[in-house]
Amino acid sequence: MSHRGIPARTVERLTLYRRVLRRLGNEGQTHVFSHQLATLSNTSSAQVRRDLMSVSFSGGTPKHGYPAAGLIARIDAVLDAGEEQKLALVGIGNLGRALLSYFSFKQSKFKLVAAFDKDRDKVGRVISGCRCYPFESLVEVVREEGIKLGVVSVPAAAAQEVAEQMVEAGIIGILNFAPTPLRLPKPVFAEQIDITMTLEKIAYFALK
Amino acid sequence: MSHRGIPARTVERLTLYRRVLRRLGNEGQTHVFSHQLATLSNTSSAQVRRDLMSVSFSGGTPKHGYPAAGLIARIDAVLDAGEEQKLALVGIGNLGRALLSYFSFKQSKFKLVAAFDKDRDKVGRVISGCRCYPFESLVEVVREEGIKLGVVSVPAAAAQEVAEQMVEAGIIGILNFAPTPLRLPKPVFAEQIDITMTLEKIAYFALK
DNA sequence: TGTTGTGAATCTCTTCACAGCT
DNA sequence: AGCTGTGAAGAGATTCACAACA
Repeated sequence: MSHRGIPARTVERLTLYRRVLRRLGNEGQTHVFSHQLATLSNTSSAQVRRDLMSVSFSGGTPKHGYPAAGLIARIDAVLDAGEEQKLALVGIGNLGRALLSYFSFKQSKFKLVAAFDKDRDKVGRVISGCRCYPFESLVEVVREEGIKLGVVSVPAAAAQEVAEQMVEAGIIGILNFAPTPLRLPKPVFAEQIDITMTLEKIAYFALK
Repeated sequence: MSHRGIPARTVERLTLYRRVLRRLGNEGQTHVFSHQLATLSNTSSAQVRRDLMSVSFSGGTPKHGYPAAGLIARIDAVLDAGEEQKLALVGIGNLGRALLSYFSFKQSKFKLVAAFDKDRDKVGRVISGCRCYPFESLVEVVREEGIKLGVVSVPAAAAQEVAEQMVEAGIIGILNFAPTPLRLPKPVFAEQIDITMTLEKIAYFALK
């Protein structure tokens, strides 16, 4: 039932479809065709249908397409929606603060509940509703709160050490903004968001 | 010579290799084996050798591996390094300001030279060395400065309009932080950095 | 021996094409 | 007529495996 083994690319597109479907729902649209969902998600109708197959959804009809609500429910079931997820953030610099603000406004299942920094001036405060602790208390706080996901927004030189501490504390999923690859034990799932690398790619492909 | 047609994944890894190589260079290491570069980049030695093939680099020897400097030079040549690239940013919110700060500190070929926002309170100032203009002057300023790459950090609802204005102004590469896919004419290369989607993916794969 | 450079095999993802349905 | 669901084909990326070499 709970379909593990969905390819990463498909998971990415499913979150996209869900956002599009929610918006369509708000606009009063109850059904959608694969080619519409495709256009709104920058992909092909065949890709949409294939993705829906991979979550075993087959509630579409030639007449009306897919029911938006049913589709959202199926994606929710696969992606464990609803279950609120606590996040720990390490690195309260400009990016860290932007993330704190972003997650305090945005209603989302992800909640930044603890932030950490080595700079004593930054700890003790509450920023965007999130308490800031000294880096040394990372393991303790993360364990107490039962936090499973972490966000790294420290300089590249500190990222590996921070990530290792996170793993030590029981974190099993890491979003890394530092421009350095993390080497971590297999069970930990880490993903990198590398702004400069992405720009480099854009520059390469845009400038012929 | 200037090898267009390199796969996106390879371009990504090449920027990574280059960063690793620069660091090794600074540490006095003059040569590197494919398996070392692989370990430091979270990939396989076969992948490294394959990637180097795709930029026609074959300066490795069984005895010492690859010369770091030569390899960096080849990657630079392929990725058009050195050529400073001006960026326009639209959306001076928390993320926008974090980006302005990031690029003012970071020495890099990418320079944020103009920022735009619809909020009159935010324009006229200079933030992190970057002048802030009203959104209406986007086309004019971008054309005058000859800016080719843009960064979108506005709310999802405004992103499509902003991107279209960018294209109107002659921008051909866009980095989009808004959680909505952009639909743009083919010659424009747009890439999305979607923080929530990435978290969703991490949650899915990390939590069983 | 240990490594590079590379054809071939494998694996993964995407697109095609069409039977079946409404 | 137009769409869904899906097997089959195609394209792309990664890994294997080994000849050539220092």
